[in-house]
Amino acid sequence: MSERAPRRLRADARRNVGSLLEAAKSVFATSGVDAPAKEIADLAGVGVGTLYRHFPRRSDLVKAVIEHGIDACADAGPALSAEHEPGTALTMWLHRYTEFLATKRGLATALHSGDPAFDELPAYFMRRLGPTLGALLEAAASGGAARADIGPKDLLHAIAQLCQPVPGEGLAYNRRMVALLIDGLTPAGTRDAESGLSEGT
Amino acid sequence: MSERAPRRLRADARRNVGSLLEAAKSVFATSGVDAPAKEIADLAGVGVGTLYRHFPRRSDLVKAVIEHGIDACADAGPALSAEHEPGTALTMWLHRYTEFLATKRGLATALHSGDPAFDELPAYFMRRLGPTLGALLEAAASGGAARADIGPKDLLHAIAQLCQPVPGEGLAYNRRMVALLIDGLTPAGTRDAESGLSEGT
DNA sequence: AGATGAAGTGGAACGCTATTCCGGTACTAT
DNA sequence: ATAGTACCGGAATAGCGTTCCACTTCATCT
Repeated sequence: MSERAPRRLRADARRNVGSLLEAAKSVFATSGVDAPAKEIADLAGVGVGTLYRHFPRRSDLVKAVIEHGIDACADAGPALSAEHEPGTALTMWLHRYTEFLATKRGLATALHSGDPAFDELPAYFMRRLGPTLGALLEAAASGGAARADIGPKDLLHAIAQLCQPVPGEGLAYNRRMVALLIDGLTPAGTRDAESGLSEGT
Repeated sequence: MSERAPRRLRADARRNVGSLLEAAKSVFATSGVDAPAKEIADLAGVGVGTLYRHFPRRSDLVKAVIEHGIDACADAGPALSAEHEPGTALTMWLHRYTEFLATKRGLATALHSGDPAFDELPAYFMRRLGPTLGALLEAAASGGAARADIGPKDLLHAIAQLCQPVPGEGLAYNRRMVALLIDGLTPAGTRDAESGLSEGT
């Protein structure tokens, strides 16, 4: 149940884990989750042995990359609300979250593959992101910039569903659907450019 | 767009393709879509060379197995309505369809993997199954055994969504959700044992 | 600072699988 | 029956995943 005391890694090892994660994220995005292990190790500038030392099974790497993405998303919440007003912060964060889900199609597919290694991920997901979105939502709602009758869990789930790949349609389709949902979340008249259907990049 | 004239295969070749398809279906179900090619060839009683002759890429085999399953589902429609009354035929067919989707988790995952080889499948799916379910639905609705305000496409999609694996839950979960949907489809009082939540096998 | 042992590293080696290739086999048309 | 050819099987090749261990680097103790 509790966390093991993981006797902090040696400095170089920690650096390598970081490079590996970075490399894996990039390679997964380019060549898919089934990319050769060597490709990842090379990009990270380490030997394959090192990769397997830190991530014995491929699912360990995949899980780590996903968790890393989740953490980054969670951290973005407070950062955004510090620099923008509540309504804007909320919509910006939701788009950030969408980008995270939409970019990682291969990862999401792996996640749904039935491998028990990923069983705990959904819980981690909610535990980490729920409070973040909850705070954002509450701040926006109390300022009248968002409806108050929807909870963070439902919203997180709904967007995740909408980001599911639809055969025959591309990412743009998913982004449009999410944008629509977000528009529905914000009372008319409060909408700003951030929430629209226009695409950047 | 049109079918190639495939200069009908030699008799033994056709037999082999059949065995291969049968074997692949079984192996995919047991060991997943990434099962060794040799396992499939052995079970089919042919050499690997023969497998690759007929299905050069793995996606060709996967596609063939899925199409085969779709065809079987489509053919089951008329058969069921010939032997049962409309309402029963409808629910039996929907459960048959659910079983097809739920059993082929690996296949569905592959299908959503983004491989362009599968791009045409969704269309084939609808083209083949839409009319079948449409007929079933219409017959049941006109006899008062089903609501009349839902179309075959929506229903096909909805069930497909519900059959998507949910991490942390098993097949039973999906079957329950679908059963629920089917119950909702049939007016109270018309329900028969076929549509309930009880499981056979 | 220098020494010491534990932690961590890299890549060769091994086993397994995909995919190709072609001599041999068996079906079909004449 | 015979020739011609479509098709078959499985050995051979290529490449990837994973393991293993001699070597290197870091952290700690004196």
